[in-house]
Amino acid sequence: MHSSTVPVEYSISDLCKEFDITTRTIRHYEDIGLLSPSRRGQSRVYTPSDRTRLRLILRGKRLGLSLEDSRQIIDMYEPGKTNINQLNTLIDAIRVQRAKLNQQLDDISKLLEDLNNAEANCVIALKTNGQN
Amino acid sequence: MHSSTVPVEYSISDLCKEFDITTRTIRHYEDIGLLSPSRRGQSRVYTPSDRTRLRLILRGKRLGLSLEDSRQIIDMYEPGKTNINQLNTLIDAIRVQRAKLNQQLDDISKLLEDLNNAEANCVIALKTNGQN
DNA sequence: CGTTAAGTTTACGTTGACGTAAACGTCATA
DNA sequence: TATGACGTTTACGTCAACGTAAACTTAACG
Repeated sequence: MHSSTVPVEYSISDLCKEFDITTRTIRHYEDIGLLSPSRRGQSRVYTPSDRTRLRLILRGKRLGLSLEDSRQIIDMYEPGKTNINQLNTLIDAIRVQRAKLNQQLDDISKLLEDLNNAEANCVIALKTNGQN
Repeated sequence: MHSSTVPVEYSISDLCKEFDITTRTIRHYEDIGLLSPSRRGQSRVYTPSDRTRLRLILRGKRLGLSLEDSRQIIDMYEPGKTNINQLNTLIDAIRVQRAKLNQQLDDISKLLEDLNNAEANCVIALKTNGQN
């Protein structure tokens, strides 16, 4: 039994520390509507769900997605109020994103291969060239 | 026997068409020293090696790398004139890049999983909600 | 009660990666 | 010879994604 508890809310600096970003970044995401925390007084209060959205945004960034791309993808997760017409275009969008990701997978595996070769060449050069 | 031949040089518009980019983009890469084509008269002439560098740059872009990141990685491939000291820092850099790529692999697989779920939900919503 | 820490808004600045427009050179072809 | 098609340089513009500074509030602490 561990006594650590999952927080039910976070301050802006909590999230900053956890994800190693600045308050400016988080507020910027709010400015463009990617986050909408509630307020206590005038201070922002973030729910675990807000935190999840932020995690998704940052994951998108690591993949080179724009914030608009991330917004699209995140919206895909909650098709609650979308009608049938929108559902079909949504499925299309999902497939487009999937194609991009598969391309990325391919690119990464090739790049990793290249890096392996590059490192091997370095090691060889080190051995033939002398001691450290 | 196919009679198609591998070109030994390319014009700027050859590369533009092949990779679906603008001349401005290619010249920009030259401005910042990522490409250094030779000249015939005042026109740029690109070798297959130049073309390969361009391919690597664009692959980096698809992965969300900055042009500076791509420059670093490309430089890793030709450690010809690097000394032992540089080789060690180069190996370190390679490992850093590899770590980032592995993170990306992880991110992508999770994102693909999410997209699968999202699509499944769409399909369900379509079935329960009526016909197209 | 002062001051420090953490929060806020407003607004201009910066950086990367090109876009876009102007003004010009050089061939080939009608 | 003129009219495209393709090439060039120079230089200002743009857009996303924040950085940075100023000026202010609020709560907690010594």
